[in-house]
Amino acid sequence: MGRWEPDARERLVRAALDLFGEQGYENTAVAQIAERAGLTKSTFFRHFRDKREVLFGGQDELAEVLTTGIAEAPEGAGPLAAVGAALVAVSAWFTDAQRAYGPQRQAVIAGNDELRERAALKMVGFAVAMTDALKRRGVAELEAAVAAELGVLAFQRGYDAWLEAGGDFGEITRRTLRDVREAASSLEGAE
Amino acid sequence: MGRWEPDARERLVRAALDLFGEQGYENTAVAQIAERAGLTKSTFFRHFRDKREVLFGGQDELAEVLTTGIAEAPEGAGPLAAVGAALVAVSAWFTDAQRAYGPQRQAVIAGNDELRERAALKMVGFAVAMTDALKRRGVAELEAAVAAELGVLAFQRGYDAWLEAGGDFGEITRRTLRDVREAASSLEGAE
DNA sequence: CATCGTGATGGGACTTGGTCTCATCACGGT
DNA sequence: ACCGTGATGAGACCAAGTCCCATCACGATG
Repeated sequence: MGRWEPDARERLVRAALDLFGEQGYENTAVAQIAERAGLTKSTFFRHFRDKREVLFGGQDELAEVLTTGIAEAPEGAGPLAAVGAALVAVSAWFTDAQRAYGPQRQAVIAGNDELRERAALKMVGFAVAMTDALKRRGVAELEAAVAAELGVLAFQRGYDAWLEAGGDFGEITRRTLRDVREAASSLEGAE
Repeated sequence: MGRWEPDARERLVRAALDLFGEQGYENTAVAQIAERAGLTKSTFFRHFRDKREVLFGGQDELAEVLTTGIAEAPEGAGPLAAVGAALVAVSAWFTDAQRAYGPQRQAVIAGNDELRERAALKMVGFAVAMTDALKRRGVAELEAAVAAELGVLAFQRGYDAWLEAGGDFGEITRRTLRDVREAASSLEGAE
């Protein structure tokens, strides 16, 4: 029973999200998540490296999409334009289904240190991925790092705005990236 | 015996650093660290929230120093100048003793995922602290976030350079912050 | 139709991080 | 000599995460 039913991974994610919402992240044991999904602890850890990762599934693929998005940006595009292209390329990943669970997910993450820590690591991962991709385009290292960091900032703000209001993720992040760029240039003047 | 000898916390840090270097972070149990320090597991967890934290001691105070450094920057100073002042204010923290253990510490952190995760969280903590401090100075939120992020970038690069070459931490980060700012402004032109 | 290989699962032993509680000891002050 | 305080020791306890092996469903093959 339960065995061989499809979408084990997805079932685990839903069970985890529900339980975290009901009792909080810390009061939920992995065995409990697995049980609600009709599986066992062993199987849980076969699908996710650790308990935290169940909330960050697919985020590693996302880094790859960012990488190829930058690599395939038009030749003449500057670093920030390439970052913008990557943010647009990633918008296919953010479906309505994603958006439905977004707020619940965000609330759980915000309420727990371990999870905020994992989120921070993911963002660093994005920044590193974009930095490397930019360097492979011939961008100097420091410029690449700065552009990537601003890109992550735009990504985060865009994601929040997208959760709030919906719409096209690419279009939204294009706006937030422009805002970030303007904020950066206003800093120069203030010196 | 062992009991009531001074500097328990420091002894734990040294024991941990040594053992991590000898056997790696993952192959070292907390009980073993405590034993080498002449203490017990209980005492270890009284001094550090978890096993990772033994490598990040005092980093929370550092965030506070950054905060006050920004708050006490000259009135007319722009956001980036305030960040620069904070980086200088923090240089008292980086003594030669700190620098002696720096490379060993960095190597251990680089070789383990959990530790890189914790390091990422600390950097986010710095960014948040500086962002908040800048907002309290009347800087708009987005400008504050961008300035803080650039400040963290400069901090990281400055720290690496300081470990490598030594010298005055404040002076070094002042240079890296200038480089970061120039890189940012060169991005504008490339659009 | 029987067999076999493969891949996903179940199950349980085991280590270790981390929490909690209570007893114990050193020190300073009275 | 007594007492209060604060840091430590000791051990029970829970859950995360690892490991190993048995088990089962499915598709391919003969």
